[in-house]
Amino acid sequence: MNRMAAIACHGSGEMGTNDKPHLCPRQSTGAGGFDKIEMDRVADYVSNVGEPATKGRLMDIFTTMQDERGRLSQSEIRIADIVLNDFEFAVNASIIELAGKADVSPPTVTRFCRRLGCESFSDFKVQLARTAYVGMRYLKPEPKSIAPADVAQDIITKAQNALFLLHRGLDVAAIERAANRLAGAEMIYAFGSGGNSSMIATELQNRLFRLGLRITASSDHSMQLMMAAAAKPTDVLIGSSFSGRNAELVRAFTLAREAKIPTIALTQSNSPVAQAAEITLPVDLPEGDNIYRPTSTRIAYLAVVDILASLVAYRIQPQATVTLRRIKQQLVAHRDGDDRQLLGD
Amino acid sequence: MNRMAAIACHGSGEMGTNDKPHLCPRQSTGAGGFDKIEMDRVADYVSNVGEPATKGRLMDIFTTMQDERGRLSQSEIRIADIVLNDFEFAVNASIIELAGKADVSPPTVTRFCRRLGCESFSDFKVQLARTAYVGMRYLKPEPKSIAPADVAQDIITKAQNALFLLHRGLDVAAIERAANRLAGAEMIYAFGSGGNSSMIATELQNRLFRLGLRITASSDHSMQLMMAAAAKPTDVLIGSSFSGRNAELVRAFTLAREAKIPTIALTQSNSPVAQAAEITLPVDLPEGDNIYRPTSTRIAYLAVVDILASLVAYRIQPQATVTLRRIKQQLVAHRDGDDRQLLGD
DNA sequence: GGTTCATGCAAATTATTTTCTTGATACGTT
DNA sequence: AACGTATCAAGAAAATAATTTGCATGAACC
Repeated sequence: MNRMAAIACHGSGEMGTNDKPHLCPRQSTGAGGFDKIEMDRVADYVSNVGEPATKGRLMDIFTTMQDERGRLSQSEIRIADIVLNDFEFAVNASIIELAGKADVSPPTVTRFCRRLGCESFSDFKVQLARTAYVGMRYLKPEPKSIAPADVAQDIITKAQNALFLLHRGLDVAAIERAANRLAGAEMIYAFGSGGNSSMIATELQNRLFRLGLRITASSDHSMQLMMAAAAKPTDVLIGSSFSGRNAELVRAFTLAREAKIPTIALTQSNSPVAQAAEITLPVDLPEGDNIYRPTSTRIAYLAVVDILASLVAYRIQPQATVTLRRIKQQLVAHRDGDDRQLLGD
Repeated sequence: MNRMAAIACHGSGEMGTNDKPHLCPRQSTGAGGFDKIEMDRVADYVSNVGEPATKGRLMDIFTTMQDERGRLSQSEIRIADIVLNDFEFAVNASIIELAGKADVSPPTVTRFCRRLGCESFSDFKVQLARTAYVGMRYLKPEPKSIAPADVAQDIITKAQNALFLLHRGLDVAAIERAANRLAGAEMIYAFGSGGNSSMIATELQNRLFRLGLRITASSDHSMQLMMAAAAKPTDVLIGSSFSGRNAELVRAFTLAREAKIPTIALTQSNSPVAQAAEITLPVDLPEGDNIYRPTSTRIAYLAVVDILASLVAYRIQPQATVTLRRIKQQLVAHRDGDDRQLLGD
């Protein structure tokens, strides 16, 4: 049997998602005939066994289930609901137990799994278990109790979940473009205001100056405007706004774009800030996470900064990286300081 | 049925880990007879099926496998190695395929699974898949390639993994004590130097001042010493050091302790800083994570701060919390500002 | 030389999938 | 409107495959 994608819901790399329109809700435009075509696809899939399915898989089982819901039959909806509600049961149950609980026959369960894009029932369970670790928790806005262990678990889970969602919604191409811009900039201005975004701006500075880039961070609206006005087209302006509604940042972006200065935004997609910037690195997390736990959102933003900084590093020193790491390792091993400065990372 | 703990590896809540000493390596002191006892335990487990497994399980399958390695037979080690190395294969393979690859018979695989505390082979696979999402990546220090998608995945995975490991090593009792101290402090001094730890100090200030606590953060060694000298026994000193070897911070802690001022350290356990502080909140991540990716470590520290701040919040306003959240929600809904200030969180 | 233990074989059990069939629903035709 | 046809869901039963158990063997270690 072949190896499958890290992100749940497998599929063959060759086929691409287009071959399974009804399985990939974002692309499906209408209901089509299932059975025979389905079988062919399964056959296709099976014949593609050698192919690693590492790429192209964006959906996890849960999302697929929710998105497919409308297209499932009554029995299948019952199965989906049981799985969704009592995930722990589903992951440990046999097909017979699950079928029993859903009041359907085992074959119906098998068909259900297939419809969701899984090869078999056990494949389904694996996908489920895999996503489950992080995928399904955001349903509960509150921790189970305020006992320390529960609070800790709640926070950790939400943070992991934020990362999971970030990854899923990540616009890799945009990040790549942003990294290219940054790597080629003569000077970088990093803007962000308020505890959250200013931390991101600082972090950007922290990460990028170590790569030898010229960068300054500012959380002061007036300074931001002045800097935007003073910047040149060979510079880059990068700004962060969690809400996407930082009017001052929008102004700075607008000003910069009028002067043909590249602008990059870390923010919610379709927000004013996003629209004002040339390149947007979208970070879209469900509201709940934002409101109650600023940290999980912040962690997602930090991860974006990290990705960005790593890509810039690779762009600046494409070959030297491995050597650089060795040097760093030595450096770190012989230092006792608290701040482990990283040269090329 | 009910939902279960985030941390992988199931087990019944009732039993507690003590009933399976050989499955929880930290407690196992020597090799013992396996088979019969094992069977009893499995039986126990099975009879406890209705029980939620929310607590008591600290180990994930991978750690168990690594820790048990010494006590496995030749064939079993072969199986373990295959699983450890080619986890993707293992998670998708049938028992026959796995047995084939390890050159053993299927029954041996079943026995192997049981020894690891799983009920059956498929239970093992579920545990595997479950932990896999986060648990197994730190073996690869480098991303698969420097293609943006791989870099992103690598970073996200490492961040999730850092959170996973943090959670596993978390000293909940210590955090609780720290939260109590902070909640009752007349004044709090938050210390940390270098890009990483100073961010944590700032973050602590950010989170705690909103709860109405008096707090100041400093990254200046001289100031830290002076503040430590000026503090009173009703105050609290909290400091962060990623390496645990920030000598200045050790000095500040020592000074404070001589004056009977409570001290809290966020740092590596058993480090000089940890030893100098009264309460240590240990953050122990494998070296690899620290050296190459500062962010994943930072994210773990941020999570600790988050947990701490939440616990303090609950301590300060035990009943008012729910109401407070409602107010917040209103506030947030009607604000357009970027910095979503949280009152009671 | 006996005990313990790992391990494979084969049988038994169990789980899963396939095939076949039925019944329901929707659609088009007369 | 009534009928026939196509489509599809879904279960029963059969077939297949996977997993586990019981037992026997042989190696290693007292």
